[in-house]
Amino acid sequence: MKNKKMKIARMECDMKQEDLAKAVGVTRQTMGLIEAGNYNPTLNLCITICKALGKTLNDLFWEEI
Amino acid sequence: MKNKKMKIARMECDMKQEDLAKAVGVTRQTMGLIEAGNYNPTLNLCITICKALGKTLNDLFWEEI
DNA sequence: TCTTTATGTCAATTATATATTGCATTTGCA
DNA sequence: TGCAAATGCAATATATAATTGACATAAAGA
Repeated sequence: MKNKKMKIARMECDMKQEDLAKAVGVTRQTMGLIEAGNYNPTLNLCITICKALGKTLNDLFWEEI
Repeated sequence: MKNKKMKIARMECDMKQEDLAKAVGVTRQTMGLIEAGNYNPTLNLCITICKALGKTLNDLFWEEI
């Protein structure tokens, strides 16, 4: 499933995928894959993304049943 | 840094590392490494662990600055 | 003591997250 | 319309998460 929350949070920060990728130290493709879903990033990467966007893990990566 | 929260949550459920490992479909060693820290699990594994222990991502894996 | 149970830890291997390159496609703006 | 920025997407290469097996250690009970 797509990660809409992350895309919205990124756009609220006026960042392109490339900007966020640079900010967290990965490639643009990796960011694209995460937003597109069916991808499984590592915890450290998730945390770094959250901090770059001013969100928490639950905000961006937790889905209630 | 050690993940004390996870160890405490696991013991509250009266599970050994091996029980939790079986419940989430990984090996005992993997669980031990995550609790010991200096390890970087994938997001899906973190989510599966949270659900097995009745916690959220923020409960177990989020540290406030 | 001696066992048993739970955990720590190491080495080698396998599976997969991420990098890199390149090109296609979409979207917004002139 | 058109261009250009932003994103999608595929193939291959590399780094590292996760497996497997084996042995060490610490604690509790007989």
